[in-house]
Amino acid sequence: MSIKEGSTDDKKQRIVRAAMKVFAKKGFYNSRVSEIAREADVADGTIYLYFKNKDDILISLFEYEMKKMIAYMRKEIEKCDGPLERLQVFAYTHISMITENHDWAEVIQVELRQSAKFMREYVNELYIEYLNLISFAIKEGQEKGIIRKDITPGIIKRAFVGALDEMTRYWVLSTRKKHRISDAIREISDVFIEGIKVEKEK
Amino acid sequence: MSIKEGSTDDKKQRIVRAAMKVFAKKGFYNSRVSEIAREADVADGTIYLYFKNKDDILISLFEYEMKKMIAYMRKEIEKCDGPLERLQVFAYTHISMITENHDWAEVIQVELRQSAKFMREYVNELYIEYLNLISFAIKEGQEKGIIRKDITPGIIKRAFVGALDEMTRYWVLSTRKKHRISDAIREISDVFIEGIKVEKEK
Amino acid sequence: MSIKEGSTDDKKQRIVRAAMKVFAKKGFYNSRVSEIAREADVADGTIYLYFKNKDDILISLFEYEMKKMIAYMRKEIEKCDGPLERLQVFAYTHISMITENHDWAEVIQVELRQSAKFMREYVNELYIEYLNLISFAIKEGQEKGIIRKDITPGIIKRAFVGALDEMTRYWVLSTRKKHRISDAIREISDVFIEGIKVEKEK
Amino acid sequence: MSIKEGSTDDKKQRIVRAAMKVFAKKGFYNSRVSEIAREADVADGTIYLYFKNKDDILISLFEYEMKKMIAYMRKEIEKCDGPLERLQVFAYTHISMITENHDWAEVIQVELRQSAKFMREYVNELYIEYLNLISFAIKEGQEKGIIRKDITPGIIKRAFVGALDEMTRYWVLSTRKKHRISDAIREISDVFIEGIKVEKEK
DNA sequence: CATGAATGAGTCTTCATTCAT
DNA sequence: TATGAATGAAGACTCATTCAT
Repeated sequence: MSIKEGSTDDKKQRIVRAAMKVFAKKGFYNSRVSEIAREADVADGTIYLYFKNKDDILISLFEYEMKKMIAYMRKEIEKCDGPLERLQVFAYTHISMITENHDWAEVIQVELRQSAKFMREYVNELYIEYLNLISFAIKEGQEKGIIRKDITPGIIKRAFVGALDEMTRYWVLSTRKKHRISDAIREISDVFIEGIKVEKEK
Repeated sequence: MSIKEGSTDDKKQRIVRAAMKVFAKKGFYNSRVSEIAREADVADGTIYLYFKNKDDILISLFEYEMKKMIAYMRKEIEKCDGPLERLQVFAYTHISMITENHDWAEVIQVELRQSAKFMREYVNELYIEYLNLISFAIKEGQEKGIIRKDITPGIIKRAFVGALDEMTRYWVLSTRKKHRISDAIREISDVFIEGIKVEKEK
Repeated sequence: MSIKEGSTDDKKQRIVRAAMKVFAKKGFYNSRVSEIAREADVADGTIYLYFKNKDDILISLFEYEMKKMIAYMRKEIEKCDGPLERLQVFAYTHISMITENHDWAEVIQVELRQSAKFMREYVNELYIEYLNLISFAIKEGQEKGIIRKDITPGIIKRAFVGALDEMTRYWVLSTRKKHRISDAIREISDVFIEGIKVEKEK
Repeated sequence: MSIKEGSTDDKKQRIVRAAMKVFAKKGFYNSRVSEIAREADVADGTIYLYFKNKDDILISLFEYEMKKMIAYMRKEIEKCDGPLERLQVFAYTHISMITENHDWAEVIQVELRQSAKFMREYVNELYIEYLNLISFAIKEGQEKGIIRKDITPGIIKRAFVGALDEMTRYWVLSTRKKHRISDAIREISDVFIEGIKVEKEK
């Protein structure tokens, strides 16, 4: 039975991975369920044994990948000492996770936005949980007197991730990359940190 | 004849505006051409006198609105004195233009991203032109010695607008607004400016 | 007023001629009324001042051209002396009229057949009148003892024209013409005449 | 599995047969795919599992029926002794195949012509193969000294079939049949044979 | 669990025809 | 008469989903 479970999970995984590939290439609305099935090497009908419908595939895909991202990010952040270092590590890890998996990058950059529409109801708690890894660091910094008290973590966490994402989006979509993504990330997190930290001389 | 011209333009406008409303509410792929027609109070077929197909409506919509945004933004920025003020004004103007027109906000936040897919080829020159209003200001600041020389305008322009947009997106999508958008914008542009300007004491 | 009449007829003619050109090129169902209008250099709506609908254009076109064909054919046949010569002249004239006007050839070869469908009711009296020019000649030949009495004019008139038309159709449609059409016509009418005439030696 | 195979073929057959019926009644362009589906007792979409599009149905229909015609005709002709008898048998068999299946008669008489348009590229090899059954007989007759040497098989094969078809067309379309079709066929093939055979007395 | 043939609701788009000017 | 912008009915085709095997 454990074998069966394993094979079942396997199949669900395979479908999710196939969906990621297909969604990334064609976009959610231009992807066909049958294409995902072919990519996953299962029959069309099989998909409906594991997912309620096409939307459900996308949502599952998000949850699956976001959980992985959160877990990995949490681990990386915990390694760091100070809050500022944490922000820096967040930026690097975020970008490396996203750029290392091109398909996931496409999906999160494009489909996540779009699907905000059909996922209206679906409160993206995982995304918030992910973002909160930033606000925790900021709050910690404020408590330790390293980060300005007049900074609102709930605002800056979004600004930070938005800045990183816009950069990644450009990097993902553009064919001729002008800037090395790692240089860009360093620069952006540097500006942010510079902008939020308490002035030493004062 | 001027009346006719007027009414013709009127009709195209009306369709664009109707499309904006419908796309904003349902998203591009969930919008029906017939819905746009009804909203614009024209027959379904009339739309195809002015647009090649559904995609063309979306593209026209972008171009039309982006041109308006660029023109207005340019005017506002030129009013300012220093580069830093320009960045601040950019932020405020950007957000006010976007939030004042909820439908446009939805479209630019969601559909623009999504359509990056089908507009792959369609190099979004207007968007770049818009972003360059930021990099001009940054370059100016660097020349005047107000902004750090090690800042790359092409990177920071994206980071800046990405930060603003992520904030707006949250604001647009969330039903219960925790933060006043103007406060958020002030804070974000403040962090950016703080992060890129030359330290006075040094 | 005569001028106006003239110009009116002119316009109707122009439309008919344009329709012939367009139908010939694209076929009836793949022709657009607007295309005919453009070709005739009139507005779309103008066509409906002269014709009830698209079908009516085709019917008018037939009647107009068939009348011309009948009149000309009658004149040519009357020039001849004997019935057998008349059949020969019919063949030559038929083919030359058709092949001289490629568009008309296309229309009569293809659209006439097709439209048998939608012209079900429309008894093609003109076509019969045209065919009867053959049966008259055959009857005349039978009366004069030149053509076999066991030949049924109503059958052979169709066989004759069918043979000629199939040949023309091939000639019209094929790009590389194997046979000179005039040679083919001579051979076909020769076989027919040989087949229907009374054996001299008996 | 043989059952499945059978039922699959069955379904494609059923659609072809339904299409023949509908095309015959309404003509290709006035037939609705949904009508064919209803007639075949399948869902609209099912048709597209077996055919690329509406045109493809027509082409498949032709190929399917022409192959049957060729096979049957070949068999019938091979039974005969002399070339002249073969021509006679061709005529009878041609007409009986066509008139026995009214729908097919309509389709081949009307749609085949019309579609010459959209099948421009589609070289009708099967039709040529069918016609060549005539020219083989003619050539054979020439070799045996029964048929005049100055006859061109490539021309007369078309003349012959054209004569037969025009007769059938009339017979198919006319409501009150003046002539028994078999009588007409006998007369036509008699005229042709008389016209092409070598004069005995000479 | 797995399949994939079958379904049929749903939509973009075309184009003959109309009618206000 | 002439125009051509506007109409809207109509239809080919797609594809998510089901269900008998």
